[in-house]
Amino acid sequence: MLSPSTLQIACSHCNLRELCMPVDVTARDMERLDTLVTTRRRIRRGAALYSSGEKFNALYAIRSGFFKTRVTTPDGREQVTGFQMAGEIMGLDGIVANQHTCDALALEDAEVCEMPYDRIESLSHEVPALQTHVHKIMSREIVREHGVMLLLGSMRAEERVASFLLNLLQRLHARGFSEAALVLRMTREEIGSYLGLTLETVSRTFSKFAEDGIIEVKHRQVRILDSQALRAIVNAGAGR
Amino acid sequence: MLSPSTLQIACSHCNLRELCMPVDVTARDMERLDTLVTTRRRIRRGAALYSSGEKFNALYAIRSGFFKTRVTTPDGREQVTGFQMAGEIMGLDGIVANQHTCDALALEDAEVCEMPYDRIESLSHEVPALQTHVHKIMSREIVREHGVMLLLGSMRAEERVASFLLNLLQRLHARGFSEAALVLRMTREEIGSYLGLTLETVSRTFSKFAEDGIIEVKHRQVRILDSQALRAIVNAGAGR
DNA sequence: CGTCACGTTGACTAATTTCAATAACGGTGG
DNA sequence: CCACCGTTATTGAAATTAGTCAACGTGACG
Repeated sequence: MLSPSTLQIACSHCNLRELCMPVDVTARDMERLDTLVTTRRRIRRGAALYSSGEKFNALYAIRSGFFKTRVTTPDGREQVTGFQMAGEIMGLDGIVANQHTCDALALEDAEVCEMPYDRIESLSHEVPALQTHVHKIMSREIVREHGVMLLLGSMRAEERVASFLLNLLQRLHARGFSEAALVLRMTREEIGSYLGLTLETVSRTFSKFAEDGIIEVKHRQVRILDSQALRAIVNAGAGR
Repeated sequence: MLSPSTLQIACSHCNLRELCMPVDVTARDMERLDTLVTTRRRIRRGAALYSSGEKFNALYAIRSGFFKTRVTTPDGREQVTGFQMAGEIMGLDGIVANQHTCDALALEDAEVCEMPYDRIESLSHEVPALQTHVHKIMSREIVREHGVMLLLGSMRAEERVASFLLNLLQRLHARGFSEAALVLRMTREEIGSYLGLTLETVSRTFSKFAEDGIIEVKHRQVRILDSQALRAIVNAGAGR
């Protein structure tokens, strides 16, 4: 029988299960998967879940909260590589060289499920569905990054910002939030770094969208008045 | 005993082995890994190894030749996501949804080793070193893309071009080619797409580097006169 | 030896960054 | 509870970078 604390972190009882875990799994395999997550970790707003250079030990599934990942160079260049929310997996960058190559920072108080990598490897061996799932998660991240490259390489500022908003909305909606409003967890500067723009350009673009009646912006509260217009902005720029 | 044709495509006898395959493998496991590659495929210059939308079946290891990968959107936007050379693995994007999400096009006549994905999955199950290796390959691709995001999001044109040249040189050098010269296999337009610049800017930047005595450019032949200067250009721009 | 794709270069334009000033919050402590 | 301070955000004007449009070369290849 499961102890209360084990039960508390059992994936089989987690409402985020469909986001993190393979779906078509026998009861017996699910029981095994429940041993994947050894600990929950709380991360305070502003703190790092892991940092570049640290030894890689585990992957993390976000239980609650919001993160950014960023790469930095020795000479001080910096790039936000993504914003992560509940159900998403972090730490994949560390596998190749057994050490992390980016920082994961909590943008609000957060909780993550720690999955030791050696355990993932051995369990994958026993549970083929997990092996497939890990491959899919990594492949999904590669495809996501292709999308970011497309954004950074071929879109102008308005297209990038519209694309960014639509992406956040879509992911929040998949988690049961409204499609018509969102609260930004990050600063204009962080958005700018992610989008390859300055914070001023991000701010100006928000203002322009607001003037055009597409969104309403009050600090970090954004209300979407015309999501179709956002889509049109993204698509309009095709052919550069 | 191995037949001539099997032997011909055996990884154990391939001089690119260290690039594609796990290194610390028993003789017995190596024998198994030799069954991974079922076919060699020749791809003509300009032809696609796979295209976006096609069913995903296999990963490919480049045996010879040079590829580009690109993503395209329905509305005609396009972004080159990478240039691949001997020993590198292509097709990882297809795993997540069982279909390819980008095009892989040969920039010169090429030969690839086809590794059916279902075979990779079942063999990974038997040979842990292969499982680890697949994870590392995917993680490496994620880290590579972080680097591209840094380039696209934070570098100016000269920094991007310098960074591009250094990256190519380093990878070619790892394959036994000179550090002081290279032949570009792609057009200025393809370089521009990859770097988020127009072909004119790429051309002008090459010309400027040549004027400054950093490189010599004759069509697609590039000679590196001062690689330290290239490194300096990349590092100089830190702090945007 | 002509044609076509590729590459270079110039002049001009547009987009974004930079610099600067001001405003609005949010958290903290009196 | 309110005032203050530092951080975050907005906005304007000038500067800069890269893009666009256009003309011209040049090579490779049939």
